[in-house]
Amino acid sequence: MLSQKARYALRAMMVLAEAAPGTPTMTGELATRAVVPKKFLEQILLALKAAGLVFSTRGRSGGYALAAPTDKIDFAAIVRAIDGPLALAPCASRTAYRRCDDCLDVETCDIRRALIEVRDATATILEGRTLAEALQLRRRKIKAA
Amino acid sequence: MLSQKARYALRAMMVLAEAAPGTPTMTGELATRAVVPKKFLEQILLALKAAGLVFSTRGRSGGYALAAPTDKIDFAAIVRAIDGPLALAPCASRTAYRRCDDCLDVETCDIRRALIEVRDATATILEGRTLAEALQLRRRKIKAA
DNA sequence: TTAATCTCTATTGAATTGATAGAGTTGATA
DNA sequence: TATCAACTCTATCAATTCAATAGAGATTAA
Repeated sequence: MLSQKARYALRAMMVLAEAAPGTPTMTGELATRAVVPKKFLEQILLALKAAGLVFSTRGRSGGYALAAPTDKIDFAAIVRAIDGPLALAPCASRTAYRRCDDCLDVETCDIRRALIEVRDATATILEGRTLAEALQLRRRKIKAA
Repeated sequence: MLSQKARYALRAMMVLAEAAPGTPTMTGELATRAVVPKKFLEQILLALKAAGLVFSTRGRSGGYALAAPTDKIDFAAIVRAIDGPLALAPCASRTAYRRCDDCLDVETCDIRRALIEVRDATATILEGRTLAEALQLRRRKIKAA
């Protein structure tokens, strides 16, 4: 399961994606629009910033904005920034591979093989789903209704 | 990520899969062979039993054995028995659907759509990977070496 | 009857999660 | 240049989960 924090992050990024590129949205407004506790959102935004997904403008009339066009930011990057690797085990991660503490033999591990397949499938889906695409799908859905 | 408990469970089930069908393996031996703390393994086996994946024989010369042929037990069932739904959010689960506490609109949720794709891909892979198949792959690998 | 086994519940310590608090820094603007 | 609204950072908190251990009880083959 994703953490609550990661789901908040996804929602907040979707809200930022709706804003005009480059124009900052302040944390307070973002918290309201994404329905996230403000002080908690601050921490989330700091993490997203550390991951290079957003940038901030300090001082009065400051706020946060996406660090890249909406078609360059995908769900996978957001989830990784908050919850870490997508894989179901450290040994199945490609972005953060680590031998499991109690792994007996990495090469012949039957479980690992399956977990790698899962992580690849997950990554393909989440890396293919950008903010731009998600926005577009939503607009199409609203139009159809 | 899977819990340590789930990874222990997968290992233990693989060991049980190697045993002759119907003949019980006692917890102590299983703990040694799967390299899992014995008392912790007991809890895991109880959960697997509650899920109907193994059955137990009590008393002297008792133990645990698979409740079905190795080709009828897949990784998905084992993971679900220990860690719960495969999905990344309650609202993306098919076996245990539940609306997210703070979900705004289930129908138009852009995030949910992606998470459902992930859960379907994950389920397809893990439901397709049975104990029998995993054993067979391992034997092939050992032969090749 | 006994000893070996599973069964069940409780407890523990550490880590994580979700959230709040507050002092500090920055910078546009009046 | 003073001010105030914004971001920044670290600490703290309660609740929960995780990983593991402990021990008393029930069951059954020998």
